[in-house]
Amino acid sequence: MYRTHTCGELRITHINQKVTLSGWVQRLRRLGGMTFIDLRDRYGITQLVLDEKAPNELQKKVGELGREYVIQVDGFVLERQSKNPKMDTGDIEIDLKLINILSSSEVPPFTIQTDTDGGDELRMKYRYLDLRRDVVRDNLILRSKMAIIIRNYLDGLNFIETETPVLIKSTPEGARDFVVPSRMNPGEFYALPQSPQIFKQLLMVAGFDRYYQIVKCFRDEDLRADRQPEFTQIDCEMAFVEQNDVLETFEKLTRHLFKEIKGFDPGEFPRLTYSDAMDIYGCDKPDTRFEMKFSNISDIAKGKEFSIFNNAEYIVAITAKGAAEYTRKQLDELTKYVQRPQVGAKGLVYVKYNNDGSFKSSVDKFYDSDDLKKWADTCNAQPGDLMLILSGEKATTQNQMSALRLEMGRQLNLTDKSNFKPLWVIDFPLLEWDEESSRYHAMHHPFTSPKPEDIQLLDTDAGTVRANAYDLVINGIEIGGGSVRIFDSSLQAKMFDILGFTPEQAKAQFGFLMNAFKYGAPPHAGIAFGFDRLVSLFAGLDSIRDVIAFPKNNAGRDVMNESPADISNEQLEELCLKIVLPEKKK
RNA sequence: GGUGCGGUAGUUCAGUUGGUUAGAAUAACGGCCUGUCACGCCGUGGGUCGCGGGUUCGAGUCCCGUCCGCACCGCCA
Repeated sequence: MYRTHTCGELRITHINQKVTLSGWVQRLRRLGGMTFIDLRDRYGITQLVLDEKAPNELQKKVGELGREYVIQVDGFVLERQSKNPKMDTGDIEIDLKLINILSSSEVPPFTIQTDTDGGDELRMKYRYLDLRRDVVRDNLILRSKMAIIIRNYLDGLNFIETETPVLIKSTPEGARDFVVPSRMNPGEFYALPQSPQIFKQLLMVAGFDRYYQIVKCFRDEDLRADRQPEFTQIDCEMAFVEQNDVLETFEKLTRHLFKEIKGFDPGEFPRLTYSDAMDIYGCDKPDTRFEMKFSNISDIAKGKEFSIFNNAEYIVAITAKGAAEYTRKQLDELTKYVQRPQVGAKGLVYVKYNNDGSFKSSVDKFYDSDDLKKWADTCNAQPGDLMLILSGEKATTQNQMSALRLEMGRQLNLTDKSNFKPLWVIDFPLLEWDEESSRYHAMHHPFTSPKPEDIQLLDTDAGTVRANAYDLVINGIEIGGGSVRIFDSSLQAKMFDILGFTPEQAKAQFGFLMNAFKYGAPPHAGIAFGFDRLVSLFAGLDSIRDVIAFPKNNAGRDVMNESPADISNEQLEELCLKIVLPEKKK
């Protein structure tokens, strides 16, 4: 028997018991006559002790040990002479009687501690060592717990977890597909699903009524801290429901998770239309932990000699509470921030509303204090506040101001990670005009239902049609999104037409779904949560990599196993594939 | 495809205006130490300054190219 107890469970009540423990050597403290060993497993750390009266053979064995050796020990539980209140097992130690080295270890490339000395790159290359660290392990334990809570909750609501295929058909809409060549069908390819969208809709046609799946999805697009090429969704669909049923069901699930994991109820989630979100925050996934709402000052800021404002389509201000103390240097830094290519503003106008009621601005040449007081009133600015103003083309400026707002939120410490502000963003536009291909794209996906009152606009003014589509946003992170689906084959055909599909193309791509709708499709709607993002949010992390056991790096590579990699000529031949690299890559 | 930051000892980093033999901490190794728990003290070893080229009497430092990592923009229905 390798162990009678784990390294995390022995307490003062176990005194004088003979126990066997197994684990990794966390640390050795040799004090000359006596040696302390911290023995670690996933449950905790237990101190082993050996004094100079121990037999020579045992002393010799302990002398051989190094960090990360795997050992099995026998001994008696003793009450410590000097207890350590910082450790769960700090009242006891094991008086070593027998030690068995199960596995030796080379010196690890970084320390296996909460605060490791290893950098990200090294940790990823030796991910199996990184996963030994309590912080990383705890993230994955949290992930496992959340998955179980979600399964139990949805199971309790009669949802059926159904697996859908991973080898499917490539579709032209949306993200790039990962493709898989078919050996048995030379020259043909499967695609990996970007989401099980069509299959879950077919399950509704099949009468499953309530479906969910915690499922891997794949998108061949560039990575970010919150984007991996393979990621996990909590994918859900319900029949005979309206938008509000879906929102209520999954708001309850989310609140249940908060209660179970975080121990509090965030309350009812506000609902904000896409249009309002853009006007107030310039962003469809606003961080509502802090206000700093947009004020449109286009009307009151024009008409003076300042041509930049006069020529601007849109002039927008935010008010940073208590930031009138910002120094010239800080304001220059902010200007530099908005001028970075990633943000792309030409310049930044500031107005300090000083504590004595006076104003100091970068446009004092053009505006007197009466003008600036009007701005301050429109912006609800008080003495002591700082107004920051951007102008230009509307959509671009909203985007830039949204970036500046988030930066100010960070600078003023308004983005506390233990504060959670969820909201629903609803009434997204159905379509999005794409300049490049000069046609409409589906903003969500082609199966999304227009709002019934907007359907008449499809023929006349399709760009203004709103969809029954919704996102769950928490702290500025898009946690989930979904929509009410089209279940009428003629409306679906019309959508494909608007999206630029010929009837033949639509039939070739989605014929089986259109066919299915001919045999009695129920009204249905659904939602999908980004599980990795939800876990990293709950864990207070910025990157979803930290909640994925074996993540990919920035370039989509697994630096541990060095994938992707070449395949053999035999494999290529069998698949009837030939590699032709572009000139640059050779 | 683009922008920014970074790459120096096993690891995390410092390295001034271009100037003698590239440092610190930590880890490793050896010695001393009976109550440590980030043990302590003494000592030892450890470097292709990512790689290639250039400028210079002289390059870790300046220039060009390139590779790698991270963050972001584009992209992500």
